[in-house]
Amino acid sequence: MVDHRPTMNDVARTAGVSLKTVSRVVNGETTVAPDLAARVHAAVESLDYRPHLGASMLRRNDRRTRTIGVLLDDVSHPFSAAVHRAVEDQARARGIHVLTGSLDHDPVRERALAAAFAERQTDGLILAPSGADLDPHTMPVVYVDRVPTGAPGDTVISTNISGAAGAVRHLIAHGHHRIGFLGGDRRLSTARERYTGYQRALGRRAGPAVHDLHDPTAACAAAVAMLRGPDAPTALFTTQSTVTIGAVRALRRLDRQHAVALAGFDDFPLADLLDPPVTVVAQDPSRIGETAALALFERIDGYAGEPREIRIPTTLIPRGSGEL
Amino acid sequence: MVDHRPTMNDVARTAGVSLKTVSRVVNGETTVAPDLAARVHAAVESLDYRPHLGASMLRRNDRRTRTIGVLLDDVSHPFSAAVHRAVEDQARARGIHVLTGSLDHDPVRERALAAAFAERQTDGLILAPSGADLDPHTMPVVYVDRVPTGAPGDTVISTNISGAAGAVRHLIAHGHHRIGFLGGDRRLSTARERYTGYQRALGRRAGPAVHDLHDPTAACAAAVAMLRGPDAPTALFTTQSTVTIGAVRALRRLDRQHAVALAGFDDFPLADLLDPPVTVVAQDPSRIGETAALALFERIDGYAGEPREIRIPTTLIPRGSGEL
DNA sequence: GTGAAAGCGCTAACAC
DNA sequence: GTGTTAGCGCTTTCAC
Repeated sequence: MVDHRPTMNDVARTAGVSLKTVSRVVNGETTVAPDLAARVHAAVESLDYRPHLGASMLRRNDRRTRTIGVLLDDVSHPFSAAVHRAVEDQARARGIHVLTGSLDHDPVRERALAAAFAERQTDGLILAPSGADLDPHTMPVVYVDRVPTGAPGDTVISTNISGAAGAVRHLIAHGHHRIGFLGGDRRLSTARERYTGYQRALGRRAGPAVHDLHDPTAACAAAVAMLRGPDAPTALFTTQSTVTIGAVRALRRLDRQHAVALAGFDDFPLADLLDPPVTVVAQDPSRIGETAALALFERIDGYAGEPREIRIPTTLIPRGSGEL
Repeated sequence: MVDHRPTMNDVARTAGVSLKTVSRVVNGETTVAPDLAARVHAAVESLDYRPHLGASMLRRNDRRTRTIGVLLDDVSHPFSAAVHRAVEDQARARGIHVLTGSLDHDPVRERALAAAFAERQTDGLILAPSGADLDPHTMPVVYVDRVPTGAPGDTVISTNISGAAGAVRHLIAHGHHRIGFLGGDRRLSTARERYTGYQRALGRRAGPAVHDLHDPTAACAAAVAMLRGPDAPTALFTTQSTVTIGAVRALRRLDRQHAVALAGFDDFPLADLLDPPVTVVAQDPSRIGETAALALFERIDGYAGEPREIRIPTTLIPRGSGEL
């Protein structure tokens, strides 16, 4: 009997074999006599022995922790949460575990968490880059949702330009000429790319634009101001779900929800139950997470090709608000 | 120069001091002469040395990894995601990191992930128990959202009975006598407790009830059947947001959304933008996560009192659907 | 097939 | 103040 957490040594003593034999059995090596293996298994059982992954990885040749880090904007935001879940599912399929962190677009936190994960010897990192220049990373990294600045690497990201252009063309096809733009943080490549798509679809007829909106409240205020202004647009294009929801609230407040068309980038739960149901360009966060995880595992397994940029297609979902 | 990841030994050699001096500097001990400390810092800088947390924790007396595990139903579900985020915020404040996993109500996965986290020497675990009997855990555990069976421990959970009873009394106060019940998985304590609250408010006048609904589709079908049945209820009470959303869809499909009242347990995004806006009993997932994290840290720090059951209050939010 | 000895990167205990 | 030695729990190497 031992009073501390049992070690391999305790198991060896109980089973009456050498430490190394226990190691062989625990690691599933087949070169152990059946009777010895049985005694080891019995001892493991009776002592409730659990291997110490940290100690094993310290000595092991491959030095893998079978743990990856996932750093996203905010694990409670639907988009990040869906990416997280998809990564987790792919990781589970390979017996890999996931350390998480929310960055809230803070480059300082990004650096601190990436460093902390490195000290924990994670095998790799999936990262939604904050927008500031990145330190070079000491482990394989795959970026999601945004193009990183200053540190090239595999990047998995939506077809922002064509998706945004498609939504705006959809509004144009329904007779709109003056289409207002409500966008997010221009320091991030997503907001910039979606604005490019908007401009590309409209050419020189691009309407009023407000940028750098972060939350529904600010977006609502901006939309109200735009709709009350001179040359008010007859349709709105929004670049992220928080802004879209703010625009929905603005249209309600002005009671113009059936008069002004709306198309938003990024789908959100219950968009189809609103009145009118909201037309969106849906991203595929699950596929983004899954693809990023698979790319990361390839890198961890030694793939050393050039950085890849993988674009995940978006889908226009006409629901009503964009067809007014 | 070294070609592998630099170790303390490399730093010591570069700085011309002993290994132990480097250890002291890296760990912030103040008993080092300033000039030696400066040389060590310079060497750390130039080699880009990063301490190896696994090795340090192996030898250290306190044997803390400063990592906890968080096992929830589904990290992409809004409730779980909000709990996760709140736990993460409390953990960050203490320099602790978070390993996550989604259980999908699967006891097998719960056991496997808890065991894997134990091998990784997490300092503690926050767990939404799957409902099956739990193995005794080898580390401090705090349960969230549900009362565990077979393994007592600190539990942080909403005031399910009084919250549900309050919502049903609210419907009664608005003139409803026949109130239908649509509930979730009865193997879980949450669903049972909310049904108890429903019964308590109605006494022997309890109306038709359907249990074990898992998703909006099933809930929608059950609601349609109930509203088309004999003695159709004039109001519905639902016990979780997935079921509430199913009921909303059912009322829409029958075009009865302004005729049949609805109150749901658990708030959800955009509930206030639906028509009519949905009256709910809001839980406080952030506070649940925060409270659970603090309780876990107390346990990790050695608190050994009796298991505690901490109830987090719910709030009735009348928005329209419950006041018809 | 099995075991003894060495050592992964680091910290504890104790000397100087 | 600083360095030396031992050893955390495990896997490697290499002898038997």
